[in-house]
Amino acid sequence: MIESTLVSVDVLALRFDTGARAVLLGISERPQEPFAGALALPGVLLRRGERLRDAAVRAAADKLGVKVRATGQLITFDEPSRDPRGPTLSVALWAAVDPSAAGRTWVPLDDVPHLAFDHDRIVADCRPLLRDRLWRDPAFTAGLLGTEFTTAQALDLTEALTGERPYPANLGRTMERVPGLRRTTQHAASLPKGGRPPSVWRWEQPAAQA
Amino acid sequence: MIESTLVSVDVLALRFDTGARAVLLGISERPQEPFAGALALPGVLLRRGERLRDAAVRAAADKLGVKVRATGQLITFDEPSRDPRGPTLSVALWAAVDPSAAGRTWVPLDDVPHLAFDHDRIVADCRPLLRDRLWRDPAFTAGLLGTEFTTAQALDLTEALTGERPYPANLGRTMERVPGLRRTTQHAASLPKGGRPPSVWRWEQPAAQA
DNA sequence: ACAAAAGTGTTTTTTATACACCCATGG
DNA sequence: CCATGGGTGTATAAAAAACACTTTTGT
Repeated sequence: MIESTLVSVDVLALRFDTGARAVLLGISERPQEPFAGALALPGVLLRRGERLRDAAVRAAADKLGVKVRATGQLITFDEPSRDPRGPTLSVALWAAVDPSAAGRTWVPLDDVPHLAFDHDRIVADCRPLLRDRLWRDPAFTAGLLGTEFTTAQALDLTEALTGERPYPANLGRTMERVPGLRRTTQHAASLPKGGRPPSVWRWEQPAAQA
Repeated sequence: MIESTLVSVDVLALRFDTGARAVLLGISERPQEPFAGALALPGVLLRRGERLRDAAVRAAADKLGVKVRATGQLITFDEPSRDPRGPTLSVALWAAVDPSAAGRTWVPLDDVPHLAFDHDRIVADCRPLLRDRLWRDPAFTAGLLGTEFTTAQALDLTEALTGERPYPANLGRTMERVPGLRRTTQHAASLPKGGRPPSVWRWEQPAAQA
């Protein structure tokens, strides 16, 4: 079976920074050739019998030192020349990671520096897919926001992913249509500048994977 | 690199039968173990350096004896036990094939018999994705309908994929919004029972791959 | 002339977006 | 009591679906 192509899993590790109101992408410096010292998406070679999700979790742990909350498939890249070591399939997965972990290098999703391999292309091709998953894919959305979040955070996340800040009223209606999501009677403490305290939303179950 | 997983490409080969007004799925009897004699999706092991599309074309040619018009990615299946020979990733692709070729076994997409491996699951999981591609993915739509087709065929194909027959008027407006698709001034000969002859539609360019 | 099927124009329904105004908090 | 921002209700716009009626063919 020496003639088969190798498979790598490359991860778009995402973290929602509530303070900066931005979605951050986790990247890491490559420790060895090829592209030693260059920045790249965290990726690992898929082990025999390993599931894609497990490989993504492993990549995030090894290369970023973070714990993954949820993952999902994006696209598979198959240009034979994408890895100088030889033909390697790359299955791109998104991974929502815990925002508490400090981790290594995090960059705004809309301002990613040049990356090794064909990772610039991977990020570019996957960017619109991530945007489409917000509010439509509960695992994705819950992974970024956590099990409990405020309307203010939802507004910020939506603006970060779509580029437009929705009207609070309309977003509230959108969220009420998301299966598994419930508005609670709680209210968060409001921001330093004052303003009405936003209500808290919560996911009912752990929200199944996509 | 002995510890890497193998990759197979499994193809949902689709053919639009204008006579039967149905979308047919190409399946083939497995010539050897495992599942010798059982029906399965045409699939091949991905060769080193081979592109997914090329592997899909090869699978369709080898197992079905048909020529492929267009292909596209669907999902990747990664259950380690899906192939009794050992862990094998399966990348599912759709392929639109020329309807003229007689080929081997063709079954209605909505009445697929039990298949080997996890191919029942692949068909079930991919079915809604195919439905979503109609009129949205020009390569997919053009692949099924050919470069020139009538409104009547468009109605039939839509009914076959979505389960509902649209109003001719509304489908016409939908088609006018599809990039690259133009209504010609030609009219096809009408059906035996009479009725107004439908107009002919044509794709401008060969319609790029998705 | 009649039945069948496509096409044109219009109405109705649904959904998404925008807005006006009220509410709750910090300064 | 004013600034700040979330929330409720409603208006407007855009998109989708449904319908009435005309056109073009075969019998």
